[in-house]
Amino acid sequence: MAVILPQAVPVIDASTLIDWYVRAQRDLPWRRPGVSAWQILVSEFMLQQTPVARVEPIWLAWIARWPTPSATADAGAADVLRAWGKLGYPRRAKRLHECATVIATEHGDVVPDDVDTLLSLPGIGTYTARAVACFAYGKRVPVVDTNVRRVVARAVHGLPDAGSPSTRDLADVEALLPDDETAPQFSVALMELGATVCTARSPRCGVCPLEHCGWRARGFPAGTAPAKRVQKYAGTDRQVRGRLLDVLRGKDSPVTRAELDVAWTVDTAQRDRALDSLLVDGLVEQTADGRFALCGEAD
DNA sequence: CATGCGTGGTA
DNA sequence: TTACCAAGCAT
Repeated sequence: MAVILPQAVPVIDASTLIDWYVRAQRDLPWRRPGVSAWQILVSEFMLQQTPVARVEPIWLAWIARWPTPSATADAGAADVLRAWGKLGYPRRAKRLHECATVIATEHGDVVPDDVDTLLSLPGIGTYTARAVACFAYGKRVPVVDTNVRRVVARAVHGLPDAGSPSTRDLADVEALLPDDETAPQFSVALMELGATVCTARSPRCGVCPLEHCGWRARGFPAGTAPAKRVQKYAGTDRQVRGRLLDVLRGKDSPVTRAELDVAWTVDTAQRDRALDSLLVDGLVEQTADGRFALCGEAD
């Protein structure tokens, strides 16, 4: 029995949430004053599917070394992949490098401030485009990540967890967004609430600042959703790719096929497939004499 | 729209 | 220990 009511009053009160955020926010380096739009963009790339604690040290070193898009673009792709280290999903590093190049060459070294232009850049999708427009430029646009979707699912819809991402998510958050210049702080607060209180595993409802929560009002019904299959890692092509790339990150000159082969001996067909996919992705390249290196090693 | 893509911390 | 999870994107 879905209850359809016009939402004259947002379920989540903006000033209540913002007051909580001012008090409870984590001191994250990319939120500090003086951080540029590019540096915020870099943090968003790194935070795509990677926990804050692992991003922090890499981000600090990264922006000290390459503070602007052009500085990043001028770096070699191989060094960028090395600096990315073991953050995971190294295609993000390649796309960040490409993104820096486009911004440096086509946008005068200035990060675009509108969602549509941001969306056209490599590695930037619906979340990151909005996060940059909002957090770097103060634009009043809904910012919807997995944390926000979970908080909205619970507080607004009374569900235990978010469903599949849909275009509906944007409208939900748009309806909650304050009309004034506090919108960006509302968005970062909503994300922070999902990241630190309204968490996926064991939400800390005892310290939640929200006055109304649909999920709580309904007595915290359990999820009936047949949870999405959890991703395997051990023994997958992803693990093999990681091993191969780890070998190459540790070398500053091309390595022989034999040196790569020892990184994965369990299944040689799988190893060959992984190496081929790295070549296809442009993360690894083959030299004229048949050896292998991180892409752009010679540049 | 489902799937592939890294890595390491925590329960 | 296994299983789950962490500010998504591209195809």
